[in-house]
Amino acid sequence: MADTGAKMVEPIKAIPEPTLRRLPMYYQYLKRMHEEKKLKYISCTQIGNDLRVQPIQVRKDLQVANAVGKPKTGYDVEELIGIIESFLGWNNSTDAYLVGVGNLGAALLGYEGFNEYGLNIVAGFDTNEQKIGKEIGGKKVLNISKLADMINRMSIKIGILTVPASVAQEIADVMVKAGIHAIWNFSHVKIVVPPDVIVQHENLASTLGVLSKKLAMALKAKVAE
Amino acid sequence: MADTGAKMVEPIKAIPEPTLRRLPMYYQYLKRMHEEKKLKYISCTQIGNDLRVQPIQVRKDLQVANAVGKPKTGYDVEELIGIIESFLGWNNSTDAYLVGVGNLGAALLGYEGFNEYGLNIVAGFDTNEQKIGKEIGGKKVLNISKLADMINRMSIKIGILTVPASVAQEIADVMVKAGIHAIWNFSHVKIVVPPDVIVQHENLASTLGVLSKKLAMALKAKVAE
DNA sequence: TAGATTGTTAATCGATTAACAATC
DNA sequence: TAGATTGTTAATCGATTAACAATC
Repeated sequence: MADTGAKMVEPIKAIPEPTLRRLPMYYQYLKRMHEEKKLKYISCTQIGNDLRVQPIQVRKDLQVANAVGKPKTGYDVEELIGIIESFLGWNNSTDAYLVGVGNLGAALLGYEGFNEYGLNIVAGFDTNEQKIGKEIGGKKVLNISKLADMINRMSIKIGILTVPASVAQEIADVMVKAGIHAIWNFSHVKIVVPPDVIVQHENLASTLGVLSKKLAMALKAKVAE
Repeated sequence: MADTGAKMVEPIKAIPEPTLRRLPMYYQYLKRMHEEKKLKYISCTQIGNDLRVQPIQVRKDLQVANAVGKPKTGYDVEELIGIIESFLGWNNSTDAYLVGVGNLGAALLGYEGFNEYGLNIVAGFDTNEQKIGKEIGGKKVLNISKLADMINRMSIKIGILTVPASVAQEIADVMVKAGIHAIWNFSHVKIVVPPDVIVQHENLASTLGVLSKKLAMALKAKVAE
């Protein structure tokens, strides 16, 4: 097709979610290889071997992220890091509020590593008077009554939900009404939101389910021996 | 085939991992429905509607877990809970040690909810003298030098790895050598273990990758409007 | 009985893997 | 150049969904 000079609209090809879940793994790995080994180029074979992923799958995934490699030499590590970073939108950080400063909430609030993934948790919110006003990892814990107003005023994009199941929907509703764009839901209930709000559900019990079943089968097999 | 009277060995049909990841969701949901609504029977349609899963998929998943329903009435909620529980091996709890009592490690150690999923974290281990001897949620934090001996002596089945990437493999090696059966790996590196040891990798960055990309695309679409 | 729901078999869809061409 | 590695197109595999039969 001849270039008509008109601005081409990128065809919106769906990005496979498994790919989206693997890219962060590559990213973490590449950063380590870059910092520790000062590696300049890397091949899909090596990435695949180290991360136990089929090399061809690595190549496909990187292709999705718009990476371009050189035959015979592989991919430029530094460039690749940058490409994944900008593909996932991790090159500039997004502000988030966390609601529910319990065990898990406090851990996430205090975790410094999220900055690496473009996530900046600005503050925590809770109902517990004991916690309000305190700081965790330099992040203030505020009264939940201020949540809606502050999401709105600070144009917060991401809400992290670490509250008990019983109030998850209620808090989600407040977030949505205040204009949040995405919710990272650590509660054990499926929350209902309008279609334009992104919800990503994180449930440790799911992984634990896989682990438990595999373990149960392995132990059973051992007994049967 | 006629029943020969010989003990039938169940055919080892592979269980789809997506199913294994959804079963805990159903489990959590059913328990809520049972406790709060005192519901006696439930249909796949209702489960599917509430959890945003195709009803037919719910039925398939429950079938994998060996659940049997009654046409027209659905599944007996209490029975179903029990079936999923025993299918995942959550009816009797498995002891686990947690290594690395940082932010996340401490949160997991202090989290009471795991008992519901057949996981009993017995103790934590760390190298930090400040932490050793302390208790978190009633669980002792012990010196990591005792890890191998205690895994062995107490026949601990599951190791939870919440250590920095730099030492993850090293600790995993200790666990494996001491006879651990499964490792729940929260570190950011892929650890290498013998084929008979089960490893389940939990990486928040993966979910965050999906969330970030979806958010980036949504915001881009909004700007393009 | 009629109809809702489960159970089962078949069709579809999408992700992974394989095969091969292009290229440095 | 030869060969290793990327890039691309095709085949396979497995999970999801659809269609329909069975049953309470």
